Amino acid sequence: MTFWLNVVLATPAHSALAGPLTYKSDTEIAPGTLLRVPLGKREVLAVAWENLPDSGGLPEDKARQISAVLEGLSPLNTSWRKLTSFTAAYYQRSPGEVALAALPPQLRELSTLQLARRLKRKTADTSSTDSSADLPELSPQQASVLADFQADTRPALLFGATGSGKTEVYLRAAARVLALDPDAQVLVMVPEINLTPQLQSRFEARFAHLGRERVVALHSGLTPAQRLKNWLAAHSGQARLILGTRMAVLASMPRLRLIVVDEEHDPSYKQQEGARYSARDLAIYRARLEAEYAGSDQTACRVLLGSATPSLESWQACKVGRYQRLDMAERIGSTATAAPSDQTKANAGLPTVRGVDMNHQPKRCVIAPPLLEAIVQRIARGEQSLIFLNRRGYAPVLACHDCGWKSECPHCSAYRVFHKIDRSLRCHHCGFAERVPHACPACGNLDIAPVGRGTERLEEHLAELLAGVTRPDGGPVRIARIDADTTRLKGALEAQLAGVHAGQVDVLVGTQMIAKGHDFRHITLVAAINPDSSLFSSDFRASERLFSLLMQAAGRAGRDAKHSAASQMWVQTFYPTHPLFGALKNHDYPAFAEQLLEERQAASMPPFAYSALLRADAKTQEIAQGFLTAAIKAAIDQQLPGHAQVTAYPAVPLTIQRVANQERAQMLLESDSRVALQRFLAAWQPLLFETRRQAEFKSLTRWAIDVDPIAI
DNA sequence: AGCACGCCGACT
DNA sequence: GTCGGCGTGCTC
Repeated sequence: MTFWLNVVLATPAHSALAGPLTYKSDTEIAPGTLLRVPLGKREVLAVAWENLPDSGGLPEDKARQISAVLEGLSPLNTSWRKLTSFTAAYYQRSPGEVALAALPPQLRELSTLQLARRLKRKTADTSSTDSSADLPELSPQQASVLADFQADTRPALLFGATGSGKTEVYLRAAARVLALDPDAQVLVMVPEINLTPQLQSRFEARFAHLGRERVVALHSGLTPAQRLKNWLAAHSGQARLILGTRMAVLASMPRLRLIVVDEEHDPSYKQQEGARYSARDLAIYRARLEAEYAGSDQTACRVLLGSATPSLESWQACKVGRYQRLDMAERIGSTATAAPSDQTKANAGLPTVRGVDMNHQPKRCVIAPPLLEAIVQRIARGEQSLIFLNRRGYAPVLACHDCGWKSECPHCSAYRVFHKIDRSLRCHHCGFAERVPHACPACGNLDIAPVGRGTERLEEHLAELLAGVTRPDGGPVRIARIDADTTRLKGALEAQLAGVHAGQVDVLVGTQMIAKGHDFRHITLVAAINPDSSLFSSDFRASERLFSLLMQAAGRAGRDAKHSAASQMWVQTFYPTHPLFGALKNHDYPAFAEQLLEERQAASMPPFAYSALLRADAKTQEIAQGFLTAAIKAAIDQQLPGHAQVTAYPAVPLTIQRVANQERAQMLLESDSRVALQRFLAAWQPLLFETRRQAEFKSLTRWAIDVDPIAI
């Protein structure tokens, strides 16, 4: 007897291979079963998608027999397949591409025999019943937030400042779900796992009583073997709590009952390659699916988003009642949420924000005298300061004062950054690096000098400024720098952070890497040296990102209660009257969000409109833009469904126009209707392939659709 | 995407 | 005489 089935595999979304492919089998195969199937000369991993009554129109002799079933793995369930199909359709990719990308890569290489061996390695289950290890007491606010969360069914947004105790709420919500149902699973997502080792150990410690291998991590930093092992633990249901980055939202978790998305506004939840999905948005969708397919005796799957500076999308969803808003208001010192008499209490633990008007400071000064004075005071008191500059290297440009030569990258439309430490000029976009020339390559002049400053130079500058200053114990000031350059080696970040925690550093200089997540106990001063560049960016989301970055940076200061009263956040700016800084001073996210939402609504921009980008890379800007223009022209000529409700803007070069000798261009599409935009994109896809095949666009390097882009 | 086949330039 | 350049075409 022959059984027919459709399978999905890692085929690109073009030609005849876009959709599911038809195979036959001697035995009946349940949808979701993992298979190996022949494709041309090779044998590839595939997922059984649906059973067919016959060959489905395919000439019977063209269909081939499946090679093998991956024994010992239960089929991927319906909600996972639905999630995969939805993701593929929404982000304009093939289902197979999404499905296979969501599976651990090692599954593709392993033979069925190797896998069977791997599955046999059962881990001893040593769960104990003692779960009552001394839990921290909940604040009344945490308790009431938890009660409100449990009383609702909508996705919830936990809005609370750094240090207001959000993590404890996550832990309790997770603990409750896990206690209620002995098979329930919880997914906790974080933006970047290596930035939050503290969070991981906290979860592991709290749920240690569940037994070994019950808390697993899923992120790209794992070795292929670990990733397979942890994925299998999630898929089999053995893992009860999965802590992961965006990729984890697509993992197989058959009994998922709660999804936590920490720092839900963080841009790293948006995948930037392949299927460009938003893990936060998919979390919302997945929870709905899980509840739908859980059956009637199951409690539904909930989502808990958390942030001190929520995305405008989530904030707006709360305003219209789609999401439940949970406030940890006590630390949010906005006048809107706290009466003036509560102000002191409301701002407890949050630093005082001090703006420095750089127009009234000595010309060309890097660190304003009052800020320097404040840093010196901290040193005298034995406290730590954190100086934040979002630019690594010594200087962003090297220039010749004689002929005007600048350290341009030969492959990109960007300057190469001067790194003094190894005397190199490095392009941060394509990686091209050279030794610094001794003289100007253009005119031979020896007078070539760095322009502007990065963290390396700031560190050096601070060392000069603080050379005469001594610590309370009489020793010299200790300055450290943390950025992508100092943490390249594995374990370097952890080691450096440990040094800061141990009090071996007085002044810490770094990029946004240190603004996120770390819980520094003894820092009482945080300073942003030069945040102005984001204020007037062409990307309308730049100010939103700056605000959240500054709020997060501010959250680094004064987390230790005994210092919190005196802690400060300093911001140097040439635009002290910019409303962003006003809101920052009051730690008033709601006011800032309100103002942005008004602007967005007036201009019909997200979250009041839906957008997509068509991106193209080619040897020349003409070809890249030409492709975009030809593609949209074809769509309008053919009156594609939805086109009347979609606005297409002219093709433009990206801000950094050329990277690694590729000219980059994009075209923005916008619509008031998500459905119309979706219909249009789906119909457009084949036209895009057709346009690509035209002789003049043969040399196009690549193109991609980005639905709901986060940067424009 | 892989992996063939296929038809033109410098080498063991 | 072959090794190998990447253009074109196919894979249930």
